[in-house]
Amino acid sequence: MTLLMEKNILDQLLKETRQTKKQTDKLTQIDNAAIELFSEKGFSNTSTKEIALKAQVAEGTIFKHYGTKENLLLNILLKFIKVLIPAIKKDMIHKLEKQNFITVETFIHYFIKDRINFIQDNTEIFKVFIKEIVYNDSLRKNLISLHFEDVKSMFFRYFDIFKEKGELAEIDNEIIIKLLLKIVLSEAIWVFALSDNYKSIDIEKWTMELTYEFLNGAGTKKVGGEQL
Amino acid sequence: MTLLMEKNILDQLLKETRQTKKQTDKLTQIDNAAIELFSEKGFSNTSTKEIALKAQVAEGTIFKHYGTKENLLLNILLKFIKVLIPAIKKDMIHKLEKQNFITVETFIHYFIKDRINFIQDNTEIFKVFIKEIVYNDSLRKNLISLHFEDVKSMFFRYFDIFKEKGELAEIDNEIIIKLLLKIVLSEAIWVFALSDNYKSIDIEKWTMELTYEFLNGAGTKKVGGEQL
DNA sequence: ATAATAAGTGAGTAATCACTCACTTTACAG
DNA sequence: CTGTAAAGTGAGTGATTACTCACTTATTAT
Repeated sequence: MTLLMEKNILDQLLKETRQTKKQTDKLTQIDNAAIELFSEKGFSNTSTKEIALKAQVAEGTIFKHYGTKENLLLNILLKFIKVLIPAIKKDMIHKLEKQNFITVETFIHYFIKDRINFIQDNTEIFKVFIKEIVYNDSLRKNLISLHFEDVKSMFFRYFDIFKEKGELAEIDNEIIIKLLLKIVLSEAIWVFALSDNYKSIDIEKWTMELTYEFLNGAGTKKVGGEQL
Repeated sequence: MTLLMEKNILDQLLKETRQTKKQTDKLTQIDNAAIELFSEKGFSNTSTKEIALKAQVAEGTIFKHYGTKENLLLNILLKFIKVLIPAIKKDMIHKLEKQNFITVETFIHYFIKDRINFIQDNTEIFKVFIKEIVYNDSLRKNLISLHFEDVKSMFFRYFDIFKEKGELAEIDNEIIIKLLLKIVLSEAIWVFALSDNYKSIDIEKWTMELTYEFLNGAGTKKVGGEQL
């Protein structure tokens, strides 16, 4: 129940899932049922019996495939990360190479909108991700900053460019990316993982608001980034 | 296991705890043990047997006092809220009446520093609060925005003043307070509830950074709040 | 068509869970 | 000192848990 996964095991699992392991009908049924139940009641409050019932599958089938309940959760979360990370990287490279004339505003606007759309398309699994990453300390330690490092360095390349162009304040890149994550992620978490009304949302307007917040804050007077 | 508390029950509990109900030694032992275990492993992954063991108390004693395990959690969280909310209110009134000449920067700086100190003094219970508020949907619905409404309106009074003085952008108050919460809370959650290294922190420096972020964002050029 | 492997089943199991209750100990008012 | 109520105890309980295993069914290679 406590900690059971280590970095190598995690990486191994990632590689395993990477190859197009044939996804049986029953397997996807299990996955979907688990995601739905985990997102509603959380991993700890969901029994394998419930999952089997909802998936219209024998309880044994779950264990035939995943061995343990914890492993089922891991597989679900890894599938999420496995899709998310490359998507971000690809977008970044694409933007970086094709549009050197891009402004901070366009860049941030694009990034925010893109990620919000992704989360909206994967609301349930995002919910599971957030809940369990907060709840399970060892899970968080193993998942966070495992595959995000190179994404971070890509952001830093952008930030440096924008700083040269005088569009970004001369603040430590670590602080800048943290600010971006704080503004976008916490909003996304609140709306998609903790509220119920994520249907009626004007994403374009929302993106503009968040972009503005990130670049300007709530104050009025501003000369440069000389304060820090 | 699912939902068991309603608004009235919650309010009732709050009133009960409000009066100085004599806190037996055993009771505080139970509370402390529960807070420690809940913050480590989460409510769902902690058994009453473990709590009793750590508190050096018979398991029956827990149920004599709290009736159910869920009620124990509620009492712990309510004690936290019960202290937090009045503290904020008092500070706000105090500042508002004594220093009308205050600037946004001073105000925000003061607020952030004050809340960070409070959270630092109550790290473990804050951790429980965050974990369970994210994990348990019905708990969140009942606790959030139950007693925060008047605090919010107090903030709005300040915001209006600062807008008049031209120190705050002409943005919707809802957006401003959300930005403040996003920047401060998500940072606090990350550092105090999800990381382990909250000991070696220069609070003054940290407060200044967060204040700057809130007021200026990460961009450079800025004329007014005309964008929104 | 057949053998071999994989997928799927569900009754069964030991462990653990939150909670109860008959009982003992403590606190304290008169 | 005595009687009464509250605080505290811990063995016991039925329900639920994740997981197993002997078995059947489906798939695939030859």
